[in-house]
Amino acid sequence: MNTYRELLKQKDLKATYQRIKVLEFLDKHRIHPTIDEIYHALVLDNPSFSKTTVYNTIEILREHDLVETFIVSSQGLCCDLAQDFHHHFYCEQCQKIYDLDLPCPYLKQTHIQGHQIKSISGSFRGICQECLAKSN
Amino acid sequence: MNTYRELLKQKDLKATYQRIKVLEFLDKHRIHPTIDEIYHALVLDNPSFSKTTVYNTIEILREHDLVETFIVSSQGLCCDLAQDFHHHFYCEQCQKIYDLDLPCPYLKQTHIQGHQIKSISGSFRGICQECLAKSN
DNA sequence: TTGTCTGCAAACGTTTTGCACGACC
DNA sequence: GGTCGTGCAAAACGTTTGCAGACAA
Repeated sequence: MNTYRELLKQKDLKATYQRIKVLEFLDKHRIHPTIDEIYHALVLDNPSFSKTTVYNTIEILREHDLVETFIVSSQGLCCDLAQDFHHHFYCEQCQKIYDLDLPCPYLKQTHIQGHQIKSISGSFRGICQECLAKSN
Repeated sequence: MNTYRELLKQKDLKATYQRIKVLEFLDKHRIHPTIDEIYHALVLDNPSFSKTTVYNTIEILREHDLVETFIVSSQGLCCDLAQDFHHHFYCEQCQKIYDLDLPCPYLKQTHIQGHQIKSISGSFRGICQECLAKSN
């Protein structure tokens, strides 16, 4: 709890109950949740929690590099605590998203073919190990 | 025009005026347009062209591997004629999308960390060469 | 002719907006 | 106490659906 409070203060953000709860949820459930999933989890503890606040909070945390977001076509916007670069793998069967620690040859490059690079994203789709095992 | 008709016949798809026009637009304007951009371009020639048809057409062309789609967070769904694997670069300033021909170390791998890979996508964001030049 | 595709209108789900109240510092 | 964040309701937006008529084969 104090960690999340400090994380927010380091970024000069007010440490509101809602922001702390969103950070805590992302930290304790590394499942790349959608806005909706975050909302439904947090509204259980606090019935007045609003989805608008989740949108606002994710946006401000993203602007301050505490959170990263990406879009998965069938899921919509997915949220993740900011961490070292990694690839994503999306299972078309169980729809879970896995982090993949793979080297990326372009991470250190500031420019590619004349363009200035600010961020990189790499993702894979397919059937995950667990689902492959089940279908045998 | 005949090329697009043949392309469709090869996939056992009816060669309708609308499908030919969508294919032609994607072929002649390699700009990774959104559904909306395709619609607004084609409705000029044929005022009864409908956005629903663009959605339907892109979906059926995608299912038959004639078209690929990907999502850019600020643009939504972008469409492209299917072609060899390449990366995408999105310019945050002019919002254009560039194709990048870069090697990908994972293209030939059928499995990664136990997961079966069906498709790969890699994309970059930043400021394009053209915009960099303008701001100097 | 037959089955499929198109185009319209309405429905749907997600995200954004405007604003009054409430909470953090 | 002043400022910023929250939560509600409504609006906006992109996408999907259902269906009657049109078109390709």
